[in-house]
Amino acid sequence: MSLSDLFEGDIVEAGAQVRIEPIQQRSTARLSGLLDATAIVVDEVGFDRITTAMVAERAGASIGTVYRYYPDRVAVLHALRERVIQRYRLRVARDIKLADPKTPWETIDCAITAFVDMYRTEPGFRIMHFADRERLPISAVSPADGIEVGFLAGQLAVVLSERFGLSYGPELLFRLEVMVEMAAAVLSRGFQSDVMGDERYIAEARRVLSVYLAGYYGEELEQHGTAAPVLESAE
Amino acid sequence: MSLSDLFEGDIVEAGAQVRIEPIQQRSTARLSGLLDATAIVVDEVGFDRITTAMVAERAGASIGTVYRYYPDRVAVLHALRERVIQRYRLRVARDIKLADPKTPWETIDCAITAFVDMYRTEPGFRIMHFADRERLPISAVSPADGIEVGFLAGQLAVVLSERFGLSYGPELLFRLEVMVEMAAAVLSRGFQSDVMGDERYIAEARRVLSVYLAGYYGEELEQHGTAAPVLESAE
DNA sequence: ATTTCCATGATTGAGTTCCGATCGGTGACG
DNA sequence: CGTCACCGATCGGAACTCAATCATGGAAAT
Repeated sequence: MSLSDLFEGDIVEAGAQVRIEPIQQRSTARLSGLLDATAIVVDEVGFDRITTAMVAERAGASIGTVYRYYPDRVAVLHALRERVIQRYRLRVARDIKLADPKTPWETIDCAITAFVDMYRTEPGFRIMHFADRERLPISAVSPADGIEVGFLAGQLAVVLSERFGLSYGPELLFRLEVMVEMAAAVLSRGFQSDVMGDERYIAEARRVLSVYLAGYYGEELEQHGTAAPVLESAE
Repeated sequence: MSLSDLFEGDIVEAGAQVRIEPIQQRSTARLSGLLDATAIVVDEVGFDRITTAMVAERAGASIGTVYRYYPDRVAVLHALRERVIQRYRLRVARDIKLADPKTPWETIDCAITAFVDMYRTEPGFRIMHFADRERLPISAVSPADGIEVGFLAGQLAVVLSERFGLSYGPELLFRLEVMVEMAAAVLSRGFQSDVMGDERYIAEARRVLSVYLAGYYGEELEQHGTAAPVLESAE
């Protein structure tokens, strides 16, 4: 499994729940237009006040068009969530390629920076934290012990094992899963008290993840020179 | 501000949004019955598929009764969320009284254990993690620097400062806020892959919080003998 | 190469169903 | 017996459908 396999597979914008795969050109534009509208409306009126009529109007489409592509109101939100995740993954992949991190920590730091940046710029990004996750399709099930691996964790696991030789396996996946959860929670908390993102929470998320990472992989990577900041009694 | 003030204040079951304060006895039973029904329905059909009709039927009440107490569908869910939080707080207060923790870590550990236990036994407890938090009334605003303090963090801050002399202030509140977010995220993740709670995530939540706590308050409390487990390369 | 043509995909929006929310009437409490 | 609690038919509006209409892009004709 290579990096390009992971990131360049299924670039398809459509969420898991599209009723009809778009065939003509214009319809894929419609589809993304619908999600663009959904994202804006979500930011405006919130997660549970959104109506299909609002989405349709914003997208310059009719109600019927919404239902051509999505079975119901909730499916639209799930599709938005998946697109946002997909975009985040692509962004992380790009950033890693550009930054060319020299340590696992720098890699994770890329992911954090991208998360913060998208929270600030990508409409509807909030949905990542607030949406109900229970119906998400399980992307992969680790055969060994049954840990369900999320997209992000699986992606980062590949990068970390390929670039830094961390052994790919359930432990790595599990730890990345934990890191993803922690970072998402603390960062989202930071954006709850401040729409531009409270820097204290962002800094703390970085600190927590770097310590976590160092705790598991700090010593064995000493030759690479881990640049992970030390947990200090700040302030 | 004493412990009893914090925990025994506002035992009122009603959420913030009740239309009419119940006066007769039976109506308070109705109110909690409605929330009981809501909790069960939330567990059954999920957060965004719930309807007021379902709630009414489950509670053995009519639609009108639901709207007598709550202005709209969303308010019912918020009320459930607040009741769940309230019950959790009381549970933590009780457990701390019973366990009589000797260290900050033992105190936090109480809170984690209570969280896990309530996830297993309290219907609708999932809502703590999944519900949209953006419309929650801000319980308190730290005057110094504007950190909004959640119920749980504020409560634990009082306990830790009263029992162990940690200095009560924005730093402590902030760090507890971070801990609450991290624990809730990782634990909820554990209940996502396993309805009874995946023990690996639970253990990891404990480990992460104990390390976090030790990082800030480990040394200065050596005389109490912190029992916080060390972050080990487990497995 | 250009135009015509048309099968099929895409869109529409009035119409249907269902759910959120109301309110006047009835029953129960104290 | 006044007031509080409850009910459920009813209304308004949002979710969702479907038959009719429009647009597309490729094939056939020239």
